[in-house]
Amino acid sequence: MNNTRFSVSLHILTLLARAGDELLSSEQIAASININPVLVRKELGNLRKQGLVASREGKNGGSYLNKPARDIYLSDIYLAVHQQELLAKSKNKPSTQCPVGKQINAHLTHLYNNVEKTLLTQLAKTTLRKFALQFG
Amino acid sequence: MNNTRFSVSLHILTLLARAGDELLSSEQIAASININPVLVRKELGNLRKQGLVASREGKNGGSYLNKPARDIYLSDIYLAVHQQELLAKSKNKPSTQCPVGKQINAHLTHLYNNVEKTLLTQLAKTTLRKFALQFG
DNA sequence: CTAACTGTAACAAGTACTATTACATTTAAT
DNA sequence: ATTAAATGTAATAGTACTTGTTACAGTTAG
Repeated sequence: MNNTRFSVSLHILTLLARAGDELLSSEQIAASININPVLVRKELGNLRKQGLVASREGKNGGSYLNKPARDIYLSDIYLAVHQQELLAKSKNKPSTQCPVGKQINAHLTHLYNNVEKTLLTQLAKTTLRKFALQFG
Repeated sequence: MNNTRFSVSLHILTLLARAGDELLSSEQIAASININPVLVRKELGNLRKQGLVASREGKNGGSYLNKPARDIYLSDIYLAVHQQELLAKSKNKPSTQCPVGKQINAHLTHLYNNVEKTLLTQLAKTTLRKFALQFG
C-alpha cells in the first residue's frame, strides 16, 4: 500500500474529524502534515470525488467531512487512495515463450486480489471516529 | 507492498521450484522475467541472504532452492523483500505543535503493523509449491 | 587455461513523487 | 462594488527512487 498518500489522507481526515463543524483551510492542514498546501488540495480533491469530504470555496472557505466520522471506514480511505492503481495494470512484460512467464501475471493478479480483499476486511474494522479518538 | 520486487522474487522462485535439481543461470531467469540479469542476481543475493536459495559460482553455475518448495511460504518471500523497508522509518515530519501531527506517526505505525500481520497470515496460507503447481 | 558463470560496485537512464509557482474562480465581509 | 482569503487546477521544476547498463574481479567445470 502506498503509505505516503494513505497517511496523508488519513491525517487530513483525522484533522477534519476533530474539527467538527469548523472548516479547515488547506494551509492549516498542510501545516500539521508539514507538506505543501497544493498537495493537500489535490488529496482533498480526490477525497471529495469519493464523497468523503466537501469543500467551500472563497473567503473563510475550507473543507469538512461529508459524513459522520463513524460512517467512514479506513477501508474507504484505502480505496479512495488506490482507486487509480487498482486499475493500472503492471507494465512488466514477461516472456511469452516461457510457461511461467506467460501465466505469471494472471496468477499474481489473483494473489494480489485475494490479499487486498483481506486487507480491506481488516481496515473495515476501524472507523475514522475510532482512529481520531486515539488522539484524546 | 512493493509489487515489483515481490513479483520478481516470486517469479524467480517459481522458476527454481519447477527446475528441481537443475541449476538456473541469472540469464535464463532474466529471459523469462524480461529484465536485466544483474537485477536478477541482486534479488537472488537477497533471497540467498534469507536462506531461500543457494547459488553455485563458476562455469555451469546457477541458483537453486535451498529448501523444499513446500517449506517456503509466500509470507517468507514477502518478508525477504520487505526486510529493509520494515526498518526504514517514514521521512515525513509532521508538526510537533499539533496534537494530531505529533502523535500520528505512532498511530500509523501501530495500524500498519496490524495490517501487515494480517497480510502475513494470509500469505502464509500458500506455499511456493502450491503456487508453482498452478503452472501445470 | 579457458569459457561460463556469480557477486558487486559504480554509474546512467528513466520514472515517479513532491514542491513550487501561477492564476482563474469563488465567496465573505466591509 | 471592492477587497481579501480561500479553492481548484495546470504547468513546471526539483528530488528521490527504481531500473538498466557496464565493468570487472572471483570462482569453477571441463
